[in-house]
Amino acid sequence: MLNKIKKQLESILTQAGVEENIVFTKPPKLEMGDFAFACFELAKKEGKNPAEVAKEMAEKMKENDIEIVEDVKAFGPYVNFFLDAKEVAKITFEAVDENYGKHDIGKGKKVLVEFACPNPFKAFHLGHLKNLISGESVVRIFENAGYDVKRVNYQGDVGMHVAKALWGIFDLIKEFETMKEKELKERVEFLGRAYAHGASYFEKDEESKQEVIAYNDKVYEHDKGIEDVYNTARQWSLDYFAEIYARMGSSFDRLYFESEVFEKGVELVKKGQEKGIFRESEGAVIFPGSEYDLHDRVYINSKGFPTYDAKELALAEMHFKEHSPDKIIHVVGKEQTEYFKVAFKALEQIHKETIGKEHHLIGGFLQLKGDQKMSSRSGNIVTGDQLIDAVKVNISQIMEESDLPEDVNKNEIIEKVTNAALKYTMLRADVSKDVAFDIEESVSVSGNSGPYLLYTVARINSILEKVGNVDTLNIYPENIDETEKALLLSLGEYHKITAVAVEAMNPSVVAQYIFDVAQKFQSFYASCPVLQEEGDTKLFRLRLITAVRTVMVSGLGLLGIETVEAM
RNA sequence: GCCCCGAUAGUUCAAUGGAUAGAACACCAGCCUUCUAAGCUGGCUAUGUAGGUUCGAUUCCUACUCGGGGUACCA
Repeated sequence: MLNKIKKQLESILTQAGVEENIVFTKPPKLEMGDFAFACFELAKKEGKNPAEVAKEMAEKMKENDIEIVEDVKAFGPYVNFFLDAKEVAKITFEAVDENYGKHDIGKGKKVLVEFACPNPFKAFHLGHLKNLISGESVVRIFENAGYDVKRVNYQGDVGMHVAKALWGIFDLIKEFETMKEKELKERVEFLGRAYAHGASYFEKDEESKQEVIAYNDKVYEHDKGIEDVYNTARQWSLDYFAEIYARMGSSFDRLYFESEVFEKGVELVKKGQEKGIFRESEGAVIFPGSEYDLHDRVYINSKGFPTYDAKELALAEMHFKEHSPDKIIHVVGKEQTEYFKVAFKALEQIHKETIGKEHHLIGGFLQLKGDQKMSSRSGNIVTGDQLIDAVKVNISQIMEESDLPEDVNKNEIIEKVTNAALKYTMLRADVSKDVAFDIEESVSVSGNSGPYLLYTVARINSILEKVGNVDTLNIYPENIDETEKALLLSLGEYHKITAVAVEAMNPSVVAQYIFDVAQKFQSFYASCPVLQEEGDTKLFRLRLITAVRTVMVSGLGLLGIETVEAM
């Protein structure tokens, strides 16, 4: 609800004697008015029946002289306001400019958003894809609110998974050599196979297991014998990740690697051990999380190598040293929830200044439905890039029938629609909840989907392109349609929505809102012709749909979704 | 075992403790000589179980059932 409208409604209530806690809600049905005020608290204070209070209030407010309010009616315990569509239009159009929806809540504050975080030598799996998409949107939502945002990515290029992959590569070393001539895609596929090979022998064969562990030691010790293979394979992975980031429209300001923090991690834990923060236990060094109502975790293993936990401490230190952030948001899967609680607690013990600044934004799992799901045990994982390709195939099939202007680049449109389908599916649900992804449904011809949103914008584009530049300022027709008023009122919510999204760190708030606007536009489109109209009505509608486009393009932008001219 | 999270139409998602629990997909019935039918209009179907707090509970509390995750040298 726009501030200007809110102020006017508030003034009516104040005149009627309401002093505090003025909150407006939306009535469930169109015919029940545009905004509602609940009388529960007021009734409680006066010791009366809420419905009676609402009735009295409505009577009292009937005689208001405020232009925007056409009527006031009581419905049960609610006082409902009916607004004048023309006044709503004036205020809304005035509000919707290129800065509409932007905030300066975060002015002067710096935020680090850590996302994607795939592990070199391993596949970019579905969870990484979801976190990449969520993280990108969180970044944009914070930037939109005035924060100085740094995008960071933390990647595990040392550790047991690397050792397993190395074991696999050396076991298949001849094939590895031939791979050097092949396409990136094939090289990465090979790495995936090598990892699966190593991981499976690690499980089933004791001798191989010891060899894997030896590789782990070699990585930590910068052993010359593995250096070339390690560096080559690592780079293949990074090139492959970079390709995915570019394709999904993401980029990073800083890539962090476990290899650059592990030594410092050991140092920090040892220093902390002297202060009694960490302690020796069964040959390892642990942080006694159980003393903080959490669980104990190993920070340095009995071989003297740091675990993921110890590296996190050094990483945090680098984050603060390099960026002095006010807030760090780790967009990471929910399986690490308990881990992060302990990690932040341990970090607080050695760096008090980090208290309250570290956040784990829990990412729900991405699950493919039914038989699309494949077992990770068999090595038959659906990877992130495979999923993108699968969706693209579906979109291409649908696009085959569309008549596009000759001058457009069809492949570019297909890529954008594919992106929209994927991103919207992952962002429309609460970021922390699991998302069941259906390749078919996500690109369905109808419904709550990314393509539907792009289609809505394409329809607006098509109309506006036909009329060219027209001056539509300050023109209001005598009659404003119900669907037009509903659209106007929806547009008025955007400013609030973008603020709520930052507060909640949740892109789904924006996604759901954009869908609501699109739906209202489609209703309007079906009942209100624009180009066939004449005079004030036509000009008014042109201005209305221009405003709809502004808000939709902006909102989709916050989701990391680009629009298309036509589709 | 212990800890954390979740459970809403056949399916995928909504709902600051408040009005008749909203959408979308699927299914059924309509709508293109008119701005892109990837659309619109209407219909059908839901709060895991048992208690409690409250004027009022999908929402808060307790127990249970089911599912997911974590739980010492993986990340």
